[in-house]
Formats: sequence, structure tokens, C-alpha cells
Amino acid sequence: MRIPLGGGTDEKLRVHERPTSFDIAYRAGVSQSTVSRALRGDPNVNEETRRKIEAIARELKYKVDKNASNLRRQRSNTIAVLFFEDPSPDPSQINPFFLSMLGSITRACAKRSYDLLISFQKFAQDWNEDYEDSGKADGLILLGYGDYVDYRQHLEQLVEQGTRFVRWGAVEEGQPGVSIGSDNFNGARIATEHLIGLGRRAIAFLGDSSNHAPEFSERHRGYSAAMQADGLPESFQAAGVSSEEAGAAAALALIESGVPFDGIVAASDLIAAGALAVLRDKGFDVPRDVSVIGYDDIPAASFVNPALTTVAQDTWLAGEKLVETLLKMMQGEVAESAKLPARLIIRRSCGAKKV
Amino acid sequence: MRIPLGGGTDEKLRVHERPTSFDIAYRAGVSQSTVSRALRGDPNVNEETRRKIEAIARELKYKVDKNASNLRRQRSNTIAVLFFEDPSPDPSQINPFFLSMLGSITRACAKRSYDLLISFQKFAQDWNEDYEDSGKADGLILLGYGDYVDYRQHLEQLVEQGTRFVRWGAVEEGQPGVSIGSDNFNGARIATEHLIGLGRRAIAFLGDSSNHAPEFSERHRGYSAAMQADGLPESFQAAGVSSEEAGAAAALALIESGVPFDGIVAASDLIAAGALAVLRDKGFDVPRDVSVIGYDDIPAASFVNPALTTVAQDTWLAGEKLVETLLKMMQGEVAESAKLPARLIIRRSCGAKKV
DNA sequence: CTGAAAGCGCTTACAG
DNA sequence: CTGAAAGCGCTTACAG
Repeated sequence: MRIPLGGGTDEKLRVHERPTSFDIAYRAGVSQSTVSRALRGDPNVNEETRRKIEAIARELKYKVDKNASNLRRQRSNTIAVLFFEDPSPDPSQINPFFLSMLGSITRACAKRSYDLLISFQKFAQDWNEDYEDSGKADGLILLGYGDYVDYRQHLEQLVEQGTRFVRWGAVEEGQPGVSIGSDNFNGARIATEHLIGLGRRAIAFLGDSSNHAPEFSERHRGYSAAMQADGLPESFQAAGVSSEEAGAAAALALIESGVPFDGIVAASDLIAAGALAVLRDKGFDVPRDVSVIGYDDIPAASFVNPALTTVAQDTWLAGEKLVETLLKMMQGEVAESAKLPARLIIRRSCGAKKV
Repeated sequence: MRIPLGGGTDEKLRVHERPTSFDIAYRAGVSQSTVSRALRGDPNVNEETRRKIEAIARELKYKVDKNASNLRRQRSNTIAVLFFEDPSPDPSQINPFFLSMLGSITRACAKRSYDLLISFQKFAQDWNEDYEDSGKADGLILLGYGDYVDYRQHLEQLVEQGTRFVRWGAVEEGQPGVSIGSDNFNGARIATEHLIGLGRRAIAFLGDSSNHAPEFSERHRGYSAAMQADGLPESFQAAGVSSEEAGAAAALALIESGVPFDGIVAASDLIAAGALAVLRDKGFDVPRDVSVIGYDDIPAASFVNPALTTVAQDTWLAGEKLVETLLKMMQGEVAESAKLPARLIIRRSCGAKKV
């Protein structure tokens, strides 16, 4: 038999245990069911009774046991974020853009009283395994840049298993599941148009255009569209991954190719930062000789010299949208993929007058 | 009665439900207890039986229900990270140093099969409330720069409530609970000694030295110790919080004070970055006229121009140590506060020869 | 508006 | 080495 907290001589022995709804019930002189109802906000509870129960609960610092509640209700009120990042094995080195996304997702979850479980995932593993399947989370948010060709298989598996998930990334036709992403095409297009508007003509794109990195290839297509609209010649330098090193290598290759250039649109800020360093070393003046634009608006973008003009993805909105969409799916409603508007942040590296 | 998965004509109806240990038991022809034992690695299970059970579990993609398991075992196998950051209301703007810590903590947890719950906490709230008390987490990690005077009350409350927690921050005598932190005193001391070694004599400290920010005041004391050891005059400019703005304001105040200076030790990289920008604007050449050193080694430190010499806190080790210490406490062992060694990262802003 | 009771899916003493 | 049974702390139909 459960001896209610403070209900007898056993009080001292039990003082460090967490109170249960039975303890509250005992003190309030009602049944445990009524305590549960009162605390869950069931309208079928007498106002006075409710107040009494709430007061006692507060006094005893009672908190509903989530494991019991979740088990009974068959849901966890928890969302899991799965991070996967191919090129970075060290989580402390993770792309700052995703870290900022994580902050926004956390806020969006907290607002809705959802808990957030976080995990860095190896590519090889069964993603579903540790989360939805074990009842730890009701839904999954997928975050990261990775090789989409590998990635896609996992997505299909998730869809097949009926997992509720939403991913951040390029939004394209025929993709498995629901995706939320920046409007990469238009983001890169307005960036390129901005450079053209500044009088640049020989603009190179630094990034990847393969189907392994869909957001990068969307950005590349946006760049192409802007160039073609003005009949300008395109120029492309591969930078496989999003890192300073890759950006530096691509910029070096561009310089060594001998192809003239007066503008660079980089597929990411990290790539742009690497390019900036190489340009400086090689005696190019940015923005006088070359205008440079990045993508992501990572915190470091305003620290580099010259400060980097870039395309910002609204992480605040992104987090909100990801969580909102996932919650919709979890409630069985239809949810749709969405592209979020991208916004040009003009700093010094493009050479525009201060706006 | 539970109809086992695939055990009869009901198969189709149940195909999308998660299998339970009863389903496995039915198929394996053993009792549910044996399934539970086999899957938990109980040695008292026949090897052949175990293999059979494991095979079926794999086939059905069975995963132990965490809510049920946690409820029964009265533990959650989960650690919660509570972020609190006073000056930054927007989680997506959170200090990059802590984001990097978060990455390390995640890795350290994953390594030990612990889940990680994350939460950004308002200062005013009852910290314990949502985590340990509701059975969602077995222990807490506290992360953030904040006003220690407010903060301390919360710590005392946590100690009083018997919450298992460990915090990242300044390690000082007489503090409530267990803390893991960088050796701020020695970190700032070696930074200051490095500048002295480069021939700097008029070195100013930019930061806070009040008891509201213990790590900053420890750094200030480290700076003082180094200056005093060489009989050099100290100079101090307040920068209340760790931000570029505060750093810029402090640097401006330093310049306007008319006190000559040829070196700056900043209490954080963000402060240093703000100072760097003001120095450039005001025509100082860094590192020729002024040597600058920051603290934290945030990702942006290598992006600023000139790249920032700084004191690195080993986030990899920090995450490991935090989790390890917390786990110790959770197992009822005695755990002690610890200072982690700080390391000088020499870049261009101090003017040293490339090492 | 309230109570008694069943049951969520496990783990683990207890008995063999 | 294995099974039957109790129980973790809730939520919620059901009956009043």
C-alpha cells in the first residue's frame, strides 16, 4: 500500500521521494482520478476542488511523471532533431548555420511545450531506430548538409516506415517526405543580379552543382538564370563541401585558370570566407577588384574583412516553420513542403554603397 | 487479451503498430519476461534462446519502449542541458562558444548511450521544474554566461532540492554544487605574459571584474597577476557583457581616456572583435600599434582581420568532463569541481612571429 | 462533477 | 535457466 507523503509516521522516510498524484489526492481528500483531471485542465472539475488541488501540488512541488503520462497516452511530447553532417566528424565543429537553426527550433518547441531531444547521427545508421521507434519522440527533424544521394535512401526508408519527419533542405519535385528549405534558386539569383547591377560582368560561381548537394545546385541554377537573363558568360569552380578549405581551393583554381573575373557568388559563407583569404593573399582587393557574395549569413560573415555580403536564410522563421509543419503531420493533417524567402544582406564585400 | 503481431487473422489490422515484448515472446515461444531479460543482456538466459529472441526482435524492428522502461526503472537515461543567457533573448544568437560546447556534450552523451534534452531557460523560472522533477532527466548540465549574483540563488535551490547537476563556469571556493570550468586565471595570465614577452608594457584589460561575472573577474585577476609580476601598471575598461558592442564601447572608452596602451587583453573573443573594429576605425594598426588577445577561440576568431590570438577552452574535453562528472554524481559517487587547462592560440593579432 | 478500475509496456524479485 | 505476477504513475472510458 502506498503510504501518502506526510500522511503518517513515515513522513521523514519519504521526504525526498517525488510526490505522486496519490499524495495530492490524499491531502486534498479526493480521488487520484480527480487530481489527474484537475491538473490536466479537464473542464469537468469543480473550480474549488481544482484550486485546492493546484495549491497542494504547488506546495509539494508535484510534477506529473512524464514517463508514466507518456506511456499511458502513447505519445512523448518530444521532438527529436537528427543532425547529420558528412564532412564534419567533430560535432563541436558543426556548421554554425545549423547551430543557429538548432537555437530557433528549440525556441519553437519550447513555445509549444514540446521537449527537444538532440542527436548527431552517423550516416550509416538506421535513423528511425533510436527515436520514434522507441517512443522517445513523436516526430523527427532532419538537419544537415550531406551527400543527398546517400541521404535519399534514408528518407525513403523513413517514409516507408511511416515516420513523421520533416527535413531542412532543398525543396524539389518528387522528393520523399516533406521538406522546408530556403528558396535557394531565388536567393542566388538576387545575389547574382545584385552583382550585375553593380556593373560586374565576369561573375564566377563557387560551389557544387551535382545532385549530391541539391541546395548548392539550386543556388547554381539561380546564378545561371541571372547570368543568362543578361546574356553574360557563366563560370564555375567546384567546391565539393562547404568549408573554408574548399572555398580557398576553388578560388585558387579560379585564379589559376586564367579566366578573368570581377565577381564571385559562393554557394556558402564558409566557401566565400576561404575565397576571401585567397584573394587577399593573391593581391586582389575586395571589393574594388572583385565583388564577393556568400550564402547563409553565419555569425562569422560580419567578422570577415571585408564584411561579407550574403544571402540570409531566416533561421527564426525556419525553426518555426519546421516545428509547425511537423506538428501538423503529427496531428494527421496534410503538410506541405515550403520554400522560405531568402534575403540579401548587403555588407562591404560586394562593393555596394552602404544602404 | 493482447493479440500477438502476426499471430492470427488480425495481422493486417495491426501491422503498423509497434511490436511489444509480448509479440516477440509469442513468436519465440517463450515468456515475455525472458524476452525482456534476453534483450537487456541478463546472463541468466540460454544463449540459443537469446539469439532466437534477438533475431526476431531485429526482424520486427522491435525497440524497447523507453517510457515503459523508464517508468519501471525510475530513471530516464537522459541528461538535460539548461542554457541560460542573460543578455541574449534570441536563442539563434547564442554565444557561439556555448553552441560548440553543446556539440561536445552531445557527443559525450551519445558515447555513453544517454539522451540529451535541451532547453533554453529564462532566468526567472524554477530550473528544476521541468526536468528532474518530472522524470524527464536524471541530471542537469547548466550552461551560459549570466549574472552570477542571480544565478547563485538558483544553484543553492538546486543543491537544496538534491538535484544532480553540474555547471560550466568559474570554479571558486564555497560555490554551491559542482562546477567545471576553464582555468580562467592561468589562461589570462599566460595571455598577458605572452604580450609582455612581445615587449608590450601598457596592456589594458577589457571586461568585467565584478562578482556578477566570475569567469571574467578570474581572467582579470590572471591579467593582474602577470602585470604585477613585472611591475607593470594595470589599466582596466569595463565591458559589462560579452558582445561586440560592449567590446567596441570599451575600446572607445579606452582610447578616449587618453591612457596610452600598446596591448589589449579582452575577457572574451566577442569583446576583442568589437575592440578590433574600433581600433581599425580609429587608425590603430593591429598588431603593429596594439597587440590584441581574446578568450574562447570562437569560430569567428580565425575570421576576423587580423586573425585573433586567443585563449582556447577545450570544448571537446569540457563536454567530456561535464558529462563524466554528472554521471558520477548520478551514481552517488563524490564528484569534484575541476579546472580545465587553457591554451594560447597564437594568430596574427598579437604580433608574434608565426609559430 | 466524482470515483473505481483497467491498462499503457516494461523490469525484476520470487518461486520453481 | 524460465515463468507468473506485481507494480512503476499516470489517463481515461465507464458508471454513477
